[in-house]
Amino acid sequence: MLDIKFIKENPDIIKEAVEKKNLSFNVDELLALEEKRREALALFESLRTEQNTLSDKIPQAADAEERTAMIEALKPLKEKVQEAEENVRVIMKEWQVLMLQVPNIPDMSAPIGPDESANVVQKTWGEKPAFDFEPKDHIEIMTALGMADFERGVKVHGFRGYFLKDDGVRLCFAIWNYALEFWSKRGFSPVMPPVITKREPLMGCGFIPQGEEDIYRAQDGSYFVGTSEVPLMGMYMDEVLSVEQLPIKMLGFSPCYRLEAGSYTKDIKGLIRVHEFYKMEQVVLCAASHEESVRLHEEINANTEAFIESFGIPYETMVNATGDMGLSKVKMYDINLWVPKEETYREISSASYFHDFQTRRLGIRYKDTDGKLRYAHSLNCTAIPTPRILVSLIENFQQADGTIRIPEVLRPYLNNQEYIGK
RNA sequence: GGAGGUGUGGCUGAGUGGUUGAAGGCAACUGUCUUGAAAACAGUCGUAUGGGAAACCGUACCGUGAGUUCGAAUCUCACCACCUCCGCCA
Repeated sequence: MLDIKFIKENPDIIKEAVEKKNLSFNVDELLALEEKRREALALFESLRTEQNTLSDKIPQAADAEERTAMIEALKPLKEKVQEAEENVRVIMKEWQVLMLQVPNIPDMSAPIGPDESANVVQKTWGEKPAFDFEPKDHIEIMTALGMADFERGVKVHGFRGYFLKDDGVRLCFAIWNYALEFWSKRGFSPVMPPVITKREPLMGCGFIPQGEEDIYRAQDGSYFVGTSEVPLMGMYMDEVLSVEQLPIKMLGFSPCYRLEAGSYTKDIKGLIRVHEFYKMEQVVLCAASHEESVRLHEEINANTEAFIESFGIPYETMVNATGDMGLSKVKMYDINLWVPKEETYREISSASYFHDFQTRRLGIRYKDTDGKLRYAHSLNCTAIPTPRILVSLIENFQQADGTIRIPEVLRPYLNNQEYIGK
């Protein structure tokens, strides 16, 4: 959500953002409604003032008769006040619906384009493995090594189900333990949040109302969130932080649930696109400064790049086009890992900053050094998603004999084994 | 699951339906005093929004939402959260 004052003063900037993000939102409609809202509010307030003034005089009535007369005289006004109040309420509802659709302003440095085809490669790293044999995909390798069971996964869960087993599980734990240390050293405090949440945190982060169809929901109306970003941001909802606390750097670790509605024909096999997975996520709250947001955005993205580099997996970092970054983001990077069998890069991480778009919806403020209350800025970036990371890791490090070479940094977490499957 | 209770400002804690946006205390801030500090004393001290150059004025907010009333922190209903006891479970 943006500040209505900013929207009123800069309608052209919003219109430009709508266009850049390839959305259909009518800014003029909102501005007209805002005008209506202000008029309705002014009417209600003046009627209320009149009512309050007259009402306050009643206790000073000389006798019971005068008192009754005064009350009777106020009854028609009461109805007018109620009518005006109801009118404000109706307009406010409409107003809020529109306000939730106003996009955040993309940064100047974001490439302009309607969708992901306009994303720009910013960096490529690593050497793609040259195999002297026909490389297999992760499904074949993991199944052969007993690391995963996809057929039984589908039997139990249905479409996109999977079991991780034995070395598949051990490898995940090794990655988690390594990641926990890696990010702890970088000043992130690990958090395991509730992933079943109320509506508000999802609304605050911008997953609702847009994107509601992709979220699992329980009988009691609560939601199973798709990322720990949601509860971690919700953690400080409606709070006033002190400036000394900032920046708050958290490493969320949680299961993630995604309905993947509308992507039935995409990535139907393996661990790329699943309904439930685990993810470590960097979430940051910082002071309300663009420079600070930019600095931290580079930092959290560089963290994930460094983490991947320590494995030695080739990757590319993309700057996402304005049309591919959704309503709420100012700028977004994706990190894609090399998948040899497919001869393409697959997304593994996404780093975004939001300015105060999320914190305004969530009511996360802090008292600045000048004593003023300001909405904090928020950012997030995937640290490591499991089991998706296994796809690239296993396929890049597969050996001719069907075993997997373990990256050196992970070996201390796997009894110093060099290979899986030997 | 059953029974009862509570929810007021940064914290604590009053609040018979009528100048209560809310006493008192703590904390914080400013000043006096002091070489400096502490103590003492005096003053300031919620948020949002509309109007105004400003002083200031209006409106809303006492867990959330609706209702009763001329008027609601105070009464009614629903929801949310917390506490106590009983039962059940890990």
